[in-house]
Amino acid sequence: MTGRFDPAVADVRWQARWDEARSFVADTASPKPKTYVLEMFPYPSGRIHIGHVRNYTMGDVLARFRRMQGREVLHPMGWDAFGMPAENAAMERKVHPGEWTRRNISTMRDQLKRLGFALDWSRELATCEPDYYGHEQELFLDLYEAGLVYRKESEVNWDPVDCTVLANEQVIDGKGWRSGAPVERRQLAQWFLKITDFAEDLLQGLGELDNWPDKVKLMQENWIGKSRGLQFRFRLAGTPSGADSVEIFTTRPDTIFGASFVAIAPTHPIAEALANRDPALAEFIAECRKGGTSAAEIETAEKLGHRTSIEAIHPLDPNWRLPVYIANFVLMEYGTGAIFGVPAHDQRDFEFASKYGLPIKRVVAASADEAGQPIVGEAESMDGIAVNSQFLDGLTTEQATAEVIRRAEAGGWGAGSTAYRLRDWGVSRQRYWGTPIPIIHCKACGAVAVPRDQLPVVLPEDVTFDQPGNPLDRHDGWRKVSCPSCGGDALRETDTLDTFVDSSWYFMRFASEPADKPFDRDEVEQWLPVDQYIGGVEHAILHLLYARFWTRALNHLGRLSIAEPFKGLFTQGMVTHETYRAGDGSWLSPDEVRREGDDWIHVESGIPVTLGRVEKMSKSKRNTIDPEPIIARYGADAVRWFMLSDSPPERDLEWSEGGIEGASRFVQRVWRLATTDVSAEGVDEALERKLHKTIAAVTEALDGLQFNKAVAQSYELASAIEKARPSATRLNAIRTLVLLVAPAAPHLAEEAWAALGETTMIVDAPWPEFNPALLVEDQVTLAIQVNGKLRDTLSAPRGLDRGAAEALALASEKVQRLLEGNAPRKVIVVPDRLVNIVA
RNA sequence: GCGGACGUGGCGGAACGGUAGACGCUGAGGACUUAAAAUCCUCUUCCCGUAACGGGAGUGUGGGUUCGAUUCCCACCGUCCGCACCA
Repeated sequence: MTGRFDPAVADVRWQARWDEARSFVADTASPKPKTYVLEMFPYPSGRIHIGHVRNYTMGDVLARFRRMQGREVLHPMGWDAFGMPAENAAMERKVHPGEWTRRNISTMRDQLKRLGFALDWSRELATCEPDYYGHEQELFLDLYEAGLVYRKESEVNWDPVDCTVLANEQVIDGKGWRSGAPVERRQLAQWFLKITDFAEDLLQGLGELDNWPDKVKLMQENWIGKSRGLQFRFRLAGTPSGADSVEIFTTRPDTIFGASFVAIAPTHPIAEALANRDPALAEFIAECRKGGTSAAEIETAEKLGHRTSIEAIHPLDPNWRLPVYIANFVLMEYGTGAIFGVPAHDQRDFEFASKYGLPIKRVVAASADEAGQPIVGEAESMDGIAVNSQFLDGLTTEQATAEVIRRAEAGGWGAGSTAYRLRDWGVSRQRYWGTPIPIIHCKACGAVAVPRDQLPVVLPEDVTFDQPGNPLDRHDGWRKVSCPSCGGDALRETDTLDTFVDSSWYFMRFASEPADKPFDRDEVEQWLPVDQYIGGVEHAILHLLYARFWTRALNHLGRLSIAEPFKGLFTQGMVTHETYRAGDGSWLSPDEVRREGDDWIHVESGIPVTLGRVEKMSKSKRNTIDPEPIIARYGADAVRWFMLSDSPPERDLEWSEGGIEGASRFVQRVWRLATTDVSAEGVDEALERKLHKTIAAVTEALDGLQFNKAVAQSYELASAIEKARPSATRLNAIRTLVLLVAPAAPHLAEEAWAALGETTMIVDAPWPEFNPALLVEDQVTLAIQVNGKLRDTLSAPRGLDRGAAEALALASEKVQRLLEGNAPRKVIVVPDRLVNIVA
């Protein structure tokens, strides 16, 4: 057999064969050990992009590799199909979000199939279909009944022109993205999940996730943000009514004698109560509410405060009164929504005190003699020795902290406590294209859960997007229902669930998909936890934390025995590309430019183009590559192979024409080897060793997801085979090479396998074993160093003893020359590796 | 500001504390061919040298530990990422 490998024919042929054989359908009843390989499922945005190709190729190689190793593999695919872009498309193109989404799914499914991924399509799911989200509603009600769901007022971004709620990403420079109107903050009753109940568990659980990147664990740890401190009360004087004390949380109780004011969040109940009697304060609070809810906006605001008429009594000195301010930089969501300000040792407090002329008193110093040093320019926030602090003087920060907590607890005015930065998860979205929240609001009975026999609450399809706002709010046929509890008139909840809820349990549904319930516990536990989860690092916090929470919540309800959903996590790098700019600064796409020598020119005009830096592919920089024409030209295997080559998988991969050409060349090279070998007798011992070393190296590389190393090893073996003389060994090496590349280049491998005379498919072939005895050489190369510098290399039999190695090295002509007749001072011998002569 | 990662040829990148630059890309030269494509071979870190199976330098910078450091430690410089009025 001769000629080139033709992917156009082979890709289709083998994809059909795998389909017929149901090769990738996972069997839960299989006696084989099970492996669950999962890539983060895609949002059906329209077309597959190159980042998807890289992500799914990595998972696919692992899935095929494990399968060849004799494991029963679950490798499913589905669609994270709810979300805002579908509604945007609906408004812009007058197409229903469902139609737009389902069409995208169909396109993208075809594109994925074109790449020959070993996916179990029988388990495909889309979160926008009632047979998925209906079960999600059931799980939501489970959490609701367990007290893990509650409703409270919360702020949203409100577009006053479009009369609609905006997500943070829809707020640009403080203005609505569509209307351009300045965004306001509005209070709205919304549903929350009590993720904070699990803050400690989620934090502790990170410790068991050995196969997660440290980076991601650290990000989650910071996000949960545990800090230890003191929670205590300031008694208040001069309050008009009600509250006679305010709760404070501090991580620095040791600085309590440095307090010069108390500051309360504008949304704190005390602030609101005071505002009722103080119009100036009410105005100040209203001022604080302007602008969006995004972090960037809150961050840039100037620190402002409003002095109230009340005073706080220092807990350690009844005669000491502190002024109480309402301040915009204090957050109701963290701690208790109130702080005491220590200007000397906190930069924010320092700025605030400087602005309002409050005392700045040093209570921490590097040593006791520096108690009198003034604080100049900025706050000193480091630890040290307590000074000017009565009974704390001389104690370290740590000791002083413990002492204040001890006194607070003894005196009954406070206690050591823990605060978390993590907040409860707001899941209400004022949008149509999401999972309906299965709640009915009745004037008489309040919020009532939809009875389970009425699930799923199906999203109505007959809606229009010609007006702003959520179309569910004006769909009376759907919205108006009778109360399940009293039978009176009631309204459905028209908010839908955050799409992160959809992605918090899809991996369970993949493992088990009964029609009558979300999942079967035993089936799920056959597969979960996911052995290897692969996706972008952009999901390091939210998605992964929510999925971990959801799993723990179900565990808490007794619906699952596992606590962590993802045993192994891998975050892959992005695919990048060069950028190009025309003279006027506008971005040019790769197909608009051409290379001429070292320069780039605009194809159409011939004008030189500036080569920009290599960046993440993005529409705005116009440096994207559509995978489809590339696959059509080079075939699935070359594209897959390139996705694994060159860069380590956790780092960015630069897309280049040269890279895909190189991959394509290798595919043809393997094909040539498999189709042109002449059978011959005899053993080629050197090739045999090389072969077994390669099997060992590729196996280890794939186990560690080091695909680039597996690729390099495959190249080396191919070169060694090409150089070897015909022999039985060579024929076997070719056959093994085909097995080794099969996970990455499966179509080529099947075609080559058949060409080698095999009658079964390579997907069902076992992974090659290596003989450990062949990994060690009889002859080794000894590095000969003089004073740590390489001076010679000598071939020697393996296992040479130290004395013999030393003698060999000293006999070297070069060593003799460098020693100039002197005896070496010392000789270091590393057996079978090197001899270092210290002259 | 806090936290983290990274820094190696023209480029992407390899190197259990032990021969730095595997493998790929690019480039140069050659073979095959009427020619081209494809393929194959040789060379490709830098400097000195006609060349050597010569010498020297070299893994961001400066120190340290070690017989020996790309690898471990300290400081600095740079790049990237994450987080942040968090009390």
